[in-house]
Amino acid sequence: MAELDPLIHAPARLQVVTTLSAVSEAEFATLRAVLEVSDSVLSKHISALADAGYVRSRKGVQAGRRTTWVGLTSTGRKALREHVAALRRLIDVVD
Amino acid sequence: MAELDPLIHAPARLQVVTTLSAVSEAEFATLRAVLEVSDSVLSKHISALADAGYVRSRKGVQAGRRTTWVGLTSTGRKALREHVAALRRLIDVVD
DNA sequence: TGAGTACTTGCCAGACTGGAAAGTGACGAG
DNA sequence: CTCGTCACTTTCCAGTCTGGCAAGTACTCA
Repeated sequence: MAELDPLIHAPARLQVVTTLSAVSEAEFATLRAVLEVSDSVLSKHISALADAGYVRSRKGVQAGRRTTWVGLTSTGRKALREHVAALRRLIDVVD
Repeated sequence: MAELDPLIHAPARLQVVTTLSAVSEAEFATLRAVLEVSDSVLSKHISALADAGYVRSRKGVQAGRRTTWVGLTSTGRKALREHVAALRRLIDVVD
């Protein structure tokens, strides 16, 4: 079996990490809008990824609003690259 | 959210369909060896895919042994292509 | 201090997976 | 024709995962 990282493979989390891969950090609210999930669900995904050391979140204030920024750690980027590589090995035979 | 087909997205089934995409048919035993899962698990995945019309299985005899061949239907190939396209849209931002 | 915002956590129901073991049907042997 | 075996199928079941709602927490601003 390919070494697909189950933590990353779940659709919601795959979307989180690929979204984060393009930027240094994203706002919690932005991710929630991208994923179209409830606060609680996103929060739980983020904390699962944080527990694995794949993301790191940072809280601060922006324009008077409290905001949480989330970014991939280097461990997370590495895990994502490996996951994507495994995925590509699988899907590159298609077409 | 990307339109990832949940039936195809599960790792085991993704592997089944990508394996099948390269050939016209594969033997049950071959798939079981590729996936490294038990008979029952593979059987259940195949029937789930068959229920969706993604694969078709055919039984016959080869060299004295009964064998089940499994192949993607055109519906299955189409679903796989779409799934892979959605996946690529997600992962192509990586790297 | 109080209201409001922005998450976080607890609780829970439903879906999904996987393995073990029992069941089924089609040969092939005798 | 009958029996044993083989190759899956199905059933049963336990563990995990997801998602939503609702309650809780913490920090800001007025």
